[in-house]
Amino acid sequence: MRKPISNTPPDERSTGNRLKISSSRPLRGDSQHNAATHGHTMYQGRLHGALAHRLGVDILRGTFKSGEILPNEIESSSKLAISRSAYREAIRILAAKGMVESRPKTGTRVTERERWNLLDPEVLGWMFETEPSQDFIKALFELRLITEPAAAELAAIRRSDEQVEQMRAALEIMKRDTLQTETGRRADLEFHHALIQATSNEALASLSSSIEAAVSWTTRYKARHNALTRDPVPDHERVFEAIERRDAGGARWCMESLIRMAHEDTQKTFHP
Amino acid sequence: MRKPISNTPPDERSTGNRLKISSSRPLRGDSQHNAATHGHTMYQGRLHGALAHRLGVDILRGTFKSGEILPNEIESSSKLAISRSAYREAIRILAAKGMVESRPKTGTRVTERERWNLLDPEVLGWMFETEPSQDFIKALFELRLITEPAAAELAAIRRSDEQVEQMRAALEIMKRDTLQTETGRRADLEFHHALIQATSNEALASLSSSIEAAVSWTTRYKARHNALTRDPVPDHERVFEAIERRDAGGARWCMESLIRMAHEDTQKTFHP
DNA sequence: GCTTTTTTTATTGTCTGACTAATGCCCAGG
DNA sequence: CCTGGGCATTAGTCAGACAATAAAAAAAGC
Repeated sequence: MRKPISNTPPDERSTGNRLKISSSRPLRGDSQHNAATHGHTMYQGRLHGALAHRLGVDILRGTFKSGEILPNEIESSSKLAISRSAYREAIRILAAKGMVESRPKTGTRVTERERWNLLDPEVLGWMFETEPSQDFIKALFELRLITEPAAAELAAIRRSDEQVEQMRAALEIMKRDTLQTETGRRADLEFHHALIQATSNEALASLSSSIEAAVSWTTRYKARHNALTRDPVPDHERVFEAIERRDAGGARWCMESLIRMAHEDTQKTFHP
Repeated sequence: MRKPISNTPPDERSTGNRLKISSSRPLRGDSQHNAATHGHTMYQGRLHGALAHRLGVDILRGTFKSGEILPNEIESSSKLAISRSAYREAIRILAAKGMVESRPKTGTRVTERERWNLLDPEVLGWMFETEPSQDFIKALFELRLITEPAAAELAAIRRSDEQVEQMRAALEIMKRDTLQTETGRRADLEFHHALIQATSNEALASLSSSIEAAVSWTTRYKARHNALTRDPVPDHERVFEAIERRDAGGARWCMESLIRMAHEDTQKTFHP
């Protein structure tokens, strides 16, 4: 059993600053009735990771605004009932993603949004935890519309036969299971992963895999809330066939249309 | 003065594992003669940041290979003569960038290269610390060739008058100071920054600013080692003029040619 | 002999409380 | 008005302990 931690110090008056963490669910799962709390997935893992997650979401959501200074380490960690070490490690994670900046005397301040690594896979994941702004979704799909058709084009030119087979297999599973199921969504990711590998460009791959992963969150969301989306398989099939016959222009065009469709569906879901 | 830290424990035999950190320069600057060690810029800053930097470079360089397990925290930190906390914070930074993964009992292992956030600005910076592979440079410029012309196109359509003025001012400074000087390079970055802002797409902006920053390292490198590069100002001017007259197609085309030129120069510098 | 369960053990994870160092701010002196 | 030196505040580093986790090894069951 864990040693009982030093309780909240008696001098509640110290500063009037209330710690404004959004979710008041405890970081650690030591409450007795730990049944899954409805929709929200309880973060399972290390303490520093859980806290980074929570703070990250709060920053993205605007609960902590850019330029704002977080309460100091002692106060924050004791209010959260965790050690300074765990708190600091969480802050290091956020800092590594460009979201906060710490200096002695000044404290830890939230940086300007411009400096956040919005395309970091984890940040992107946090972004879709709460419904992201329509502007951001638009920006993201605009970026996909720039990179993915180009990627499809490169894939059509550089693909290996093995990669074609991987894509074919993934597509087969998608056809059978649809995106309503977990295996179907995994197959979707595998399809795109094989495509990305076929570009032989690891910078492009790094970018695409971040975005794909984030977008797949929206897919899961769509599957839950809106059964009326188009069947994505035909679109994928057209892309696949173009790549199989090494038709660069066709692959580009089909991918472009695939993304436009996905964007439409996503918009309908988030902002009907 | 800092308290003298516990020296290397006498039992040197403990495990045969030698800690293979590339640069044997000490992490902290407490050696008496702290004169700038020739080319390499001594990392100035927090201990955890310095260590993350060093380990990051070592991983990218291949000194630690994917799948390899780092020596445990106790051993590592004591060999480096730093505390476990500082060491752990460094590891958290690397983990946040997807480069390592820690689990109890197993230890901390370097993840597969596919999972590294290669487009993280810091990682990109570490990448250019040692001469990156020609493949990677090719990939990076290929990505630029996909995104930046599209960005220029969007900028031409969406730019505000104020942004045009910012670009004009930056260009003026570039014309006067060239990329040989620090102010000239800063102006170059400002030019691209204003352009990116003009796209009104924060996802694209996040990507571009990472890449721009990395590429500007190569610019500095080029300025030092190879005076024979083309004058970049005319290229920039053409892009600017196209954006000023809201000529989307022209902006795209001029940006494309600008990047091709930059790529040629870079290749000549790194792999003559 | 093979599978399943329990125990061991190595390693990261967390906690505590102290000290160090950087740096913004105020105030005295020019 | 500016300037430089203390002072106070905060992150940074340190040390050593114990807890939790998961892999590996041992024991139990079939």
